[in-house]
Amino acid sequence: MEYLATSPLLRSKNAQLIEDAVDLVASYPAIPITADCVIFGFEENQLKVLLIRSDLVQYKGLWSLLGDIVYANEELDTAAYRVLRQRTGMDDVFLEQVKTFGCPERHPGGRVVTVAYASLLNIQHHQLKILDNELHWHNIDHLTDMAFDHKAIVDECYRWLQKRIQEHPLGFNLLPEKFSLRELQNLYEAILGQPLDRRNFRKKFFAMDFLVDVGEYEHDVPHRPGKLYKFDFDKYEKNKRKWIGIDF
Amino acid sequence: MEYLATSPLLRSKNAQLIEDAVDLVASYPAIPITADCVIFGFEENQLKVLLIRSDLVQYKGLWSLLGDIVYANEELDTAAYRVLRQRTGMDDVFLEQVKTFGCPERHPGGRVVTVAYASLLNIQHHQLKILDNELHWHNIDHLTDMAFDHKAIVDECYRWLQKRIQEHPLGFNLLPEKFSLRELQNLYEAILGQPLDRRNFRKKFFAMDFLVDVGEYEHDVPHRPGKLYKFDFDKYEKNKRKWIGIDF
DNA sequence: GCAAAAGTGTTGTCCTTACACCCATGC
DNA sequence: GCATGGGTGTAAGGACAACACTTTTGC
Repeated sequence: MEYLATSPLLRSKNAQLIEDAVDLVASYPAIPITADCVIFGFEENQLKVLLIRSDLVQYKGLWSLLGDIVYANEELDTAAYRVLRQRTGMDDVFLEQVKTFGCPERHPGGRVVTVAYASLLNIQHHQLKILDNELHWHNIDHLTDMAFDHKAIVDECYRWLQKRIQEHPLGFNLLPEKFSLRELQNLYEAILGQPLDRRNFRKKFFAMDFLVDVGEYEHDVPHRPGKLYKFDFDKYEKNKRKWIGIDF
Repeated sequence: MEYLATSPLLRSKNAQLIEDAVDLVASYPAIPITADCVIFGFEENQLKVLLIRSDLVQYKGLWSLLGDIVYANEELDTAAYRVLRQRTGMDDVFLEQVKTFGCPERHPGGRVVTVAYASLLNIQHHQLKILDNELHWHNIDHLTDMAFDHKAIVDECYRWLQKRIQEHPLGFNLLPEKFSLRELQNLYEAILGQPLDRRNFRKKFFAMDFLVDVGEYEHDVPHRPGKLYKFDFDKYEKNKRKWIGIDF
């Protein structure tokens, strides 16, 4: 991490130690950093991502991710949570750093490096907070051209999500507190982009043993109503390690 | 990613579009960014990581990762490859972004955000280039206190490596061109930190079918010499998808 | 001939897959 | 009563884990 005034290869163990780290850091080229959130949601059996209209003339009409600059003394994670909170009103949501994008040409206004975070949130629980009508859920399969390199960022985060959901059952964050197994399966199918066998899916999740039967049933469905379940976080935490590698 | 002069919640679709993106970016707080490389190597049946003495007085005597500032118009990946090349003379080596570390207090000279990359390289092939005697291979299990937050970075990259090597057999990058199955198994055991069954290990790798028998044997070993193999990259590339999730 | 590691197969278990029928409800 | 999806079990195949003996070499 240390900046080397001369080529690193020319340094030796006799090189002078740097006394003033502050001067050193002040001499570094500095680059604006942003945090972008790829917020996944699930609605009408479709995986969606939350986007806003770009406010740059260059990208007029195009959609972009929710993001903001990282403040001078702000943790990266904190900046990402702040973006999430400002946009959705939520701060108790799962959020994970996925990748940093640093192409010098990715922003038309000059170099800006962005740290991409992915997040899953329940559309039903949060839709009331989203009043700004420039903010919309977009089907992940129908993303048109986006501002900046945001399409590439979404793609990367989508691949991350597909992998992640097979290692940890975090899909629950996208569902209402009580959900039917059909909803859960729809979610997995939407994320993985492939149909799954219903019986095997149910077997697998029951075997994981963190679904709690809440003793209620679906309402207003034009067929036999399914049982509703909720997620037992305690059981999940206890057995976590065992599911590294859930295949469908 | 767009910077919002006012709170995002107050923006509406009638908000003015930003005409001058350059002005906008110029108004952002800027932060120095470095690229740090966690370079893993394998020698004497031990997983090692390449470190250098810190050149900061504050960290006198402590070891730190190989890193350098990211230049104003340099790709992050390019900076990481440059660090690797400057330190080891290699530029044909596997390198992957792992995570970005942005704690405001991680550098004593002021805020510096670092993008951590992990890399695997063959100690035998590259040892000649390492002339600087402040550069040393350290056993991953015996890392003492390190400069900055570099211990945390190494830990994160180590976890990444353990996971990665079970998905893709990139351990070959750490071995000589021709290697015995025992060497390969030693490598996997060193990385995963656990013993593996020899017969099952061999079965698994033969089943993957990218080991080519080069028709040679080990020399100068005080026991029956093992066959030497090399890695068939073409076969690997063709069958890649099948090994997402190699368990030991 | 002894020490040390190479090399090799089988078996039981578990997990995954594929697959078909009855059930409860709304209309 | 019919359409719709809910709910269930089994059998076959494949992957994994456990495990012991013979072979080859250096000394």
